[in-house]
Amino acid sequence: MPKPLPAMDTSAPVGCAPLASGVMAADDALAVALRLKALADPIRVQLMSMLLAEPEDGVCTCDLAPAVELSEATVSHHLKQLREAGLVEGTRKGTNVYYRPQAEALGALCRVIDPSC
Amino acid sequence: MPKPLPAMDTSAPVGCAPLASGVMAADDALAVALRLKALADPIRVQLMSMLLAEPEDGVCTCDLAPAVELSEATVSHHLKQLREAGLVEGTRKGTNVYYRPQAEALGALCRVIDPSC
DNA sequence: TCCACCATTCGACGTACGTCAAGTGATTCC
DNA sequence: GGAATCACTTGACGTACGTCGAATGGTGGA
Repeated sequence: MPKPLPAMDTSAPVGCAPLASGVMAADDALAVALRLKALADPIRVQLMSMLLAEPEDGVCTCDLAPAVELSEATVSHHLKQLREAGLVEGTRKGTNVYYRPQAEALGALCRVIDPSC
Repeated sequence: MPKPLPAMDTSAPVGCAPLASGVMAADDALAVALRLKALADPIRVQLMSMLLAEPEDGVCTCDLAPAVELSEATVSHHLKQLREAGLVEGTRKGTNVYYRPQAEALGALCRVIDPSC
């Protein structure tokens, strides 16, 4: 039977030992995999690159949606994935919500998977 | 309609500009996402850490399967994903196939997603 | 207050994914 | 050649995922 992936809080930057420092426990592997999964979609990679281009002000959903040629509902869904993984943060200003990248979370993820970093 | 992800060759290390260096084109985003997806599973993260613990000799399927408590068929499937993403390489020695991690591919992926590396 | 706009959630759809049992290859040893 | 062992492929199953239209929430301006 297919194993339903357990849920866990991924809002803080991942904090386990690097992949290369020994055999990883199942729950650490889950923590890493959930964050990778949040980024493992071409649209979300593109969204992330757009946010990284405006790290100060952020970008709102209504500007992101036409840029990736998807409905706002779909973009909102993708942003939710990234938000729950702690990779972006959204703050409301008036009617708009501006999303900014969380470089620390991205860096922490990277330090776990890179054998030489 | 759901977008069927286009296929592409991911056997070589990813070679595009970092995420943070500007808005990423759709095909570059796909190249990154496909490699991330290959690693975005707790079992595959665990397998990768086991391989990184034996980078010289490699580990064979029959040793990996009991370690993650899955059938050899399933482990073989996961290893195929990692192999097609260029993250591991398998070489046959007798009846066994020994898998070794491809640190360069892992490092290249990391350099693309890390804003500070 | 009411309307317009942006964002999110909900319901539904087709596809992709993880898993296993069973079958097929490949290699070694007798 | 035959048997044993390891690896991979195939077919099937349930679940999770990406997408959209429509409905719901918030916010600000007439």
